[in-house]
Amino acid sequence: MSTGGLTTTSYAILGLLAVKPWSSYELTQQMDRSLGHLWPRATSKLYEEPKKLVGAGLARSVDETVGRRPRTVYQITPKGRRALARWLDEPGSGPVLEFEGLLKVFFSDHGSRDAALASIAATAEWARAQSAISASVGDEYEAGRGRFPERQPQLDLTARFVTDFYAMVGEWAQWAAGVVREWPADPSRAVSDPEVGAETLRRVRRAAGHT
Amino acid sequence: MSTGGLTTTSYAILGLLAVKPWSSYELTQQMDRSLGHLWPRATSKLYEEPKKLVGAGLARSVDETVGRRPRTVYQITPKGRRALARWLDEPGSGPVLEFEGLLKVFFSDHGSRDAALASIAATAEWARAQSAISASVGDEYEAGRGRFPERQPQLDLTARFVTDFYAMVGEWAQWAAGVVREWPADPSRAVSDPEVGAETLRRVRRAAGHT
DNA sequence: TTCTTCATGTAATTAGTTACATGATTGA
DNA sequence: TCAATCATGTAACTAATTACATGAAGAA
Repeated sequence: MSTGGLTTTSYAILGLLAVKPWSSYELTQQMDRSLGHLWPRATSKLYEEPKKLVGAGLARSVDETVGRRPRTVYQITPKGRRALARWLDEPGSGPVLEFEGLLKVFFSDHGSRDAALASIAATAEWARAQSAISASVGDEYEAGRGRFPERQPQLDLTARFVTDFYAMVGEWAQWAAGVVREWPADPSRAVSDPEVGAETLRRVRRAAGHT
Repeated sequence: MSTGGLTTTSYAILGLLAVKPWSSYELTQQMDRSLGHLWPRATSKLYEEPKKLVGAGLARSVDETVGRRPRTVYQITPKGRRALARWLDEPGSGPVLEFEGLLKVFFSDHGSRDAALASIAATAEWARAQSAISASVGDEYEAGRGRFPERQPQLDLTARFVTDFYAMVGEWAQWAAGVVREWPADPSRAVSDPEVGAETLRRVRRAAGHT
């Protein structure tokens, strides 16, 4: 979804600038801490995108020096705040998921059971690691050392989403590992337990049952 | 993750060709039915990527006609099967999530409460719609009209992941809507309930608690 | 017969990543 | 003083999307 040359990534950066002014390097750190969990982007974008915002009049750049070293700090303009509010007024699009590890499970009948187990184990470890990162950020907030206490209501909502997501991934991986361990060495010879599909169908019907 | 000019998308197509030969158009339909839930790609990729596979000797193209109309069907080669098996032997990478709707909630203190509610409502509707699509595919399988019964064990695992994901998104949206409805019209004046953060922290600690 | 949808592609553009470069600061 | 890593960027490349084009089949 883009409007007038600005992409969602542009608005993600603009939103951060609405919180406070940042240098590009500080933005990369914020990416690691929070934004990257819902809108991951390469470091170089964080140097490139603020310039586009400046070009559009939505931000200003201020050259500073730290020690004898130059750096550029970006801050939002009033026009930028208006543009951000307009962007927020349109509902955002739904989650987009790309999951290579699951793709390998999906095609696991063309490989070995051990390969499938390895992919699932990697997923489990990924979920655990992400949860650990979230937990350490959460610990800081619990200890009152959170960066932006005035934004706590917004953080509450987003943190709950990402932690629930990581938990769900981890639980799936535990379950899937148990299933695949019972497969024969050649997964194309595996037999499906009808109860699995039945339970999945119950769950999805419940989720589709509206409101 | 790529190897020798082939991308994950290349292998995703190659995996489908390992199941049976397809034309590009048939691949687009399969994208809608299954693969697109975990590895979404634009239609044009499905016309472009098989040609790369042919160029690499991993697939062959067969020109057919339907009525008086030409079409190209792609099928995997033995070399393609070996390449697929090698790819499957490496664990895949973890899920990558991009979620613009959540981004707007994250920055909702710079907009209106109603805008935040609209974004959350759109997310709830998205989750319901995705679940409904999954349910209808599930119904077909339950009725024994599933396309590839021999791949049921693999479908069991992937279907469970995506349906649980949609359910989790829907439950989050329901919960978040309830929270935001209690906010004042200006979300920057909202007050955080400490219990929310505490509960999130409990959940994430449980998920991080290893194995 | 006309309109719509199905089906098959190609071309142009772009958003994003990977790789590279380099000076400053800090600690051993 | 040497190495590591912190910090700040640029350049080259590419994977992917969007937009376009077009003929065939089926419905009204």
